[in-house]
Amino acid sequence: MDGASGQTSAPPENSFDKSRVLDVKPLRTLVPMFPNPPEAPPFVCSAPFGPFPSGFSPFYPFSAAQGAQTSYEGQEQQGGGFATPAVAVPFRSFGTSQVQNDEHSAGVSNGDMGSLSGINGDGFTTRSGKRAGPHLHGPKVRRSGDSSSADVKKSGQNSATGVSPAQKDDGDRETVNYVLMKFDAVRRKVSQLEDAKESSSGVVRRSDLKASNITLTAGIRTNARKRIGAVPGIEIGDIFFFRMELCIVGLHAPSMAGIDYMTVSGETGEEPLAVSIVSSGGYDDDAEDKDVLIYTGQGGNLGVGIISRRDKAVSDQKLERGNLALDRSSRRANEIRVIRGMKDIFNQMSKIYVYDGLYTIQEAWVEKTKSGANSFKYKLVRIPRQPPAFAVWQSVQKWKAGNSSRAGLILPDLTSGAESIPVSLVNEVDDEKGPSYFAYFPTVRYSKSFNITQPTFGCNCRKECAAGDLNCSCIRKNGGYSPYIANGILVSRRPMVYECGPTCPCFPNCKNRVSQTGSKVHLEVFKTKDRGWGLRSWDPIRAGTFICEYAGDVIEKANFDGDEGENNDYIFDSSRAFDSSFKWNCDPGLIDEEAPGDTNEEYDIPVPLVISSKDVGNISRFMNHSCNPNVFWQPIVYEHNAGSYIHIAFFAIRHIPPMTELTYDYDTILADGYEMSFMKDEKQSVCNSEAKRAQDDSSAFTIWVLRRLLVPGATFAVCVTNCREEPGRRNEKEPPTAHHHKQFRLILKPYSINFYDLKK
DNA sequence: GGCGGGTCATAGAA
DNA sequence: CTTCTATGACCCGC
Repeated sequence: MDGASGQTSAPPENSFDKSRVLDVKPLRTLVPMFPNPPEAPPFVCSAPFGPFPSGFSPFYPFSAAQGAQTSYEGQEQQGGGFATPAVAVPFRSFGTSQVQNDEHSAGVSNGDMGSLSGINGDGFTTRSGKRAGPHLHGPKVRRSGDSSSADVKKSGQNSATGVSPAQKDDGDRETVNYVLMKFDAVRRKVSQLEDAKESSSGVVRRSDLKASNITLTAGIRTNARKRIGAVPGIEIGDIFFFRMELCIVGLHAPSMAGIDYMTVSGETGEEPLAVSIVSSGGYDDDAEDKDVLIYTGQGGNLGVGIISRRDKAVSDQKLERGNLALDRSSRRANEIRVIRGMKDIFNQMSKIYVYDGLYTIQEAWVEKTKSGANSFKYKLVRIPRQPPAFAVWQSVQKWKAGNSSRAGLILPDLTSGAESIPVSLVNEVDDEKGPSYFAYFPTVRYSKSFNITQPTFGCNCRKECAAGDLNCSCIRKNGGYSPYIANGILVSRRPMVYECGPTCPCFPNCKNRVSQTGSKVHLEVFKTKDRGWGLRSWDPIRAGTFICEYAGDVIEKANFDGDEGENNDYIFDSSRAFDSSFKWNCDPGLIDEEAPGDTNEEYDIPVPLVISSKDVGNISRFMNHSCNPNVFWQPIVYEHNAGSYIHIAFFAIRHIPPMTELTYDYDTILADGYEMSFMKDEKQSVCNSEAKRAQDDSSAFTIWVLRRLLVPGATFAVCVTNCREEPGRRNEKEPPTAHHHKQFRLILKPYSINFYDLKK
């Protein structure tokens, strides 16, 4: 956020209360060890790979009510309220965020593989100081190109596509997420461009086909090598919104057919074996039991979609192709991946595909259909002890229908009707009855004096603003295109999104008001095992979906730098994110036709925006941190109350399965499973994206140190705010233990480290 | 105006 | 090259 430069007055540099840091005993001693390789080692933690048990979610950072949480009603309010005296903290902290690929719900390296090369300027040297203590955050230092992409590079990344030849054959979690993210970025862009064109009726718009064409041509795909059984990088419960998405990540190759198979050589020579099926309800498959699936063979013009083929009559299915493969598979009893197509509750026309894990065929028989033709039937039974996927969907359905009650439900709607969709409060972990008290309020509250932007003028549209209408000033401010595609999905991250506000004369249902219409998904505040309260959704969430706004009181930065920030776990601070550390948008080079560049994903907030949701807030105050998040934030501005105000809106980075914890990057340093912040108690600026690594004497963990910190004789304070056992790489069945950060908070006293001079 | 059925162009793999 | 498959967006009528 270069825009912050010089705009805030630096706090007094000498008022840093060192005792705050000093009174904590160092648990470990840093011993500098710099092998000083000619090139910086990959700035990435080598976390284990492979799928993790469902239910494990990113570890805990700084948020959410921790420690003494009392009953929902009983908690007295603490803290200094809205404006506490400023106690300036005269050092800065600087962070970078690490790719962590061991998290179930996230499992993506922010999707920026191979896309970063820049080094931040020193633009933040005039930034105001940061809080001390565990909330220490710094401007994010962008991962350098050779490091951020290390996950991909380790197997020889193709810099043009981000996918190496090896990864095209065999993927991993990062590659899968990368491919999916690229695909959807292209698809959103294609949709945006088509939305902007005159709606020529009759033209079939298939953004999915166009996007897959572009990404496949560019070589962006993975797991192209067909295989029986699990596909590396794809986890049970993963959701997809297009058949093409299944194809490009190697889960199910045919773009339309429901049965995927491959020829395998066995005792009896070569024979086809089924590797995956998609149950879409096209045939009358029985989907009652969560572990059993009766699947109908293909062909015979029996499917719902096929009967429209006028020229074809219904006929017997033949034992060939997919049917033959299923027949052979029933004898071999090989693992078959099952993808279940579900109706998308938000878009009746389309489907959501849920990867439900591995099944085997237990029975196969021939059955007469209503129309009298023979069809093949296969009974697939789910292999035991796999994480639930389809079963989760069924549970949610029952909760919604009221057929079964949500276990551990404390409150059906903690917003008391403030949101259009209720937000459940659930604790299945212990007997805590709820988070500490706060007043529910759905948006930000700006104090009267706080004038963050110049008032502007809304558009003059008479109805809904048209997607590409250059006469609409709101559309113009967004670069001539609607920032959202028709279904309300954000197309790209950008410095600022300009929405129509209450003062715009366009219809209230104008598509350019997405963040003002509230969450469309059924959210749930739940007690995590080890990270206090968290937020997740009963509904599947598509990439780019608006989730919620960060609500709370906007605090003047000067006030915030004092005690207010010190004792407040519920802070959103826009200046924490120094820049966008991941690339979510469509690479302009991928689309031929002139497309508006979405190259700039760095936010442009004129003044650091600090929002406290300690006393007043909404569900977003429960969203935990992850360095491998599935949600990002985006500033949005629109007019109301006679001014233009910035709102912080959260959007899904990728498709998020139901009941997966929602997390965003609070912007902190992570090093090998340890969440760290580095600060320097001198007023020198520290900025670099190059990293060096040090190890402590116990070799228990690795610390990455910014190269520019490594000035001989410099004094540092190192603040480790979250610790966790590094998950065993072999024993992946044991979920990583996420320790409560306060139990393990590791604050080293300002520590004299005699760093080697790396410039030699 | 929500639904279900019908229509159309079309993808990847065999 | 053709065939196979049935998707996904849209259209129409009830």
